[in-house]
Amino acid sequence: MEQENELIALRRQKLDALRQLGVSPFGRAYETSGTIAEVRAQFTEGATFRIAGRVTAHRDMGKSHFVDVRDSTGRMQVYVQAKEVGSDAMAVFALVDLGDFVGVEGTCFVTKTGEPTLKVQKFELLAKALRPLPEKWHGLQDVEARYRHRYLDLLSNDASRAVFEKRIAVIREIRRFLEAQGFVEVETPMLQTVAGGAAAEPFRTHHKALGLDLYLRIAPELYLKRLLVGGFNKVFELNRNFRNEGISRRHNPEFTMLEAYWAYADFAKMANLVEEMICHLAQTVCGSLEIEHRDAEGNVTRKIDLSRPWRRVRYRDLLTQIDPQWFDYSPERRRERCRELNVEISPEMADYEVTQQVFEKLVEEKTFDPLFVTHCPKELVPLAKQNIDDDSLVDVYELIINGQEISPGYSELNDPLVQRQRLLDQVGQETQNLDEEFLLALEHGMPPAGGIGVGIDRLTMLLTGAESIRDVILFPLLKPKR
RNA sequence: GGGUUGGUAGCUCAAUGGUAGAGCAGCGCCCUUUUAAGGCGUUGGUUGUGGGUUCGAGUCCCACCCAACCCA
Repeated sequence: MEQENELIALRRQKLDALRQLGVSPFGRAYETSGTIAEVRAQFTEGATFRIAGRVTAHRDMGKSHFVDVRDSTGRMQVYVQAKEVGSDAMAVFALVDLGDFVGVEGTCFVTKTGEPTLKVQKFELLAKALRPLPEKWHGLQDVEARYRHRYLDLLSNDASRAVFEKRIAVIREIRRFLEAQGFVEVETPMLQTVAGGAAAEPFRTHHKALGLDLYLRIAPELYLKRLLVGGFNKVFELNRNFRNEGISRRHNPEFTMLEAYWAYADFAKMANLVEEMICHLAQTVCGSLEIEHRDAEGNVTRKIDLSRPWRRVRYRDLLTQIDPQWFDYSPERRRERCRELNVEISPEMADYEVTQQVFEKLVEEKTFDPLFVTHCPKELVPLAKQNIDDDSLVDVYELIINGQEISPGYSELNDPLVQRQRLLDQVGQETQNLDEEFLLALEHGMPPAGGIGVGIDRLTMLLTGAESIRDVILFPLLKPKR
């Protein structure tokens, strides 16, 4: 057991003292009149209410005490005096610390400074906190502590709590929106024998009873398409993907992804759907299509205008806007241009990767208002349908907002023979990474369909102004300390 | 993986190589309408870990751990 410091030791002594008084310091259910916000809304002088929450401040006036009680909905001041609650209860009250959970019953009155307050008749200790909470004024500032002990961050930093409430609303509204459009939510395997549907390094795991090596999924795509084969017309899945790659401001090893598939639609129709959905989210979650990002001091650092219609520009045209001759150059000349444009490339990059690098640095990272990039080169997206007029292109969009890719959308490839070849090109020699079951399903016939993916963490960053993905994930992955 | 910055009391932060400090929280006393309550007093430290330099290290050097940011 860790060496106890004085503050904790003292609280443990109070625990014993409470038991001596016959009080259970980790009480039981407590019937309230509602949340603190609800009680505040019904506040009428003389009325009696019961509330429960944490003690977050204690102003000791000698014979009378003002205590702030907080729950997730708000704060209520309560007024405790011996003459009202009696000496037995005061003995218990003397052992209450900041951070403890209490339940109080009291009548409404307004103090002379105008604060709605409950004059306490009865109070109960509901749970003792054995450790002190972060300081009331500055909250918890240490970034590492905020991630490691998120509960303390949520308790002491309103801004952090607000971000997660927005995230919860985003997820709820996505479900509401898609269900209203006739999509059904499904669940497909997270443990997969072949990790397909994206180009990423998977996590490996093992099933003991079957003696079977498995992967955590990198995408649900190949299973959702099996459902199109199986006769579902509009499906979506909103859940976790896992990629065994680096961690950065924009990457967490597990992240939340929406994928939706719509039979008989195409990428352009999916673009409309995503446009409509994100506008719906902005309206319901932020109350506006004009998103403002602010720094810690509250100054506006970025404005993003989500008003429709969103720009749709071909990949090729975005590059010729940077250099009109780009596609006329030799591969060597393009590499030279990269150096002139200050775009870093490595020698082993294929030609299309060099172009993509220019796109990422000079288009994607500089685009903040929504932009659908369409008709990308097929090497970039092996699971999409080729363009009817130019088979070097695929019928896809990549939606860029806030300087990052938020959502790809495809006209899904449903030709099993082309699909097999494209997957073979992708996996090279490692044919054990070919999902034969998926190809078998395609051979039974998959309707033409549109599909989308939406990175929920990045979308939440966009809507909350968070600079780091860790600020929109409750418990981001950190190395254990020591 | 490379670079930069950081880690000091429960929390927020100070401290030219020279006695580790403040505010909040805590503890004690005073105060019956306070609200970052106030007043008086007071406790609390293996300065991330391990080495080294030095008469003397929170501070300088080396290694390691953890984090943030940038780059790959």
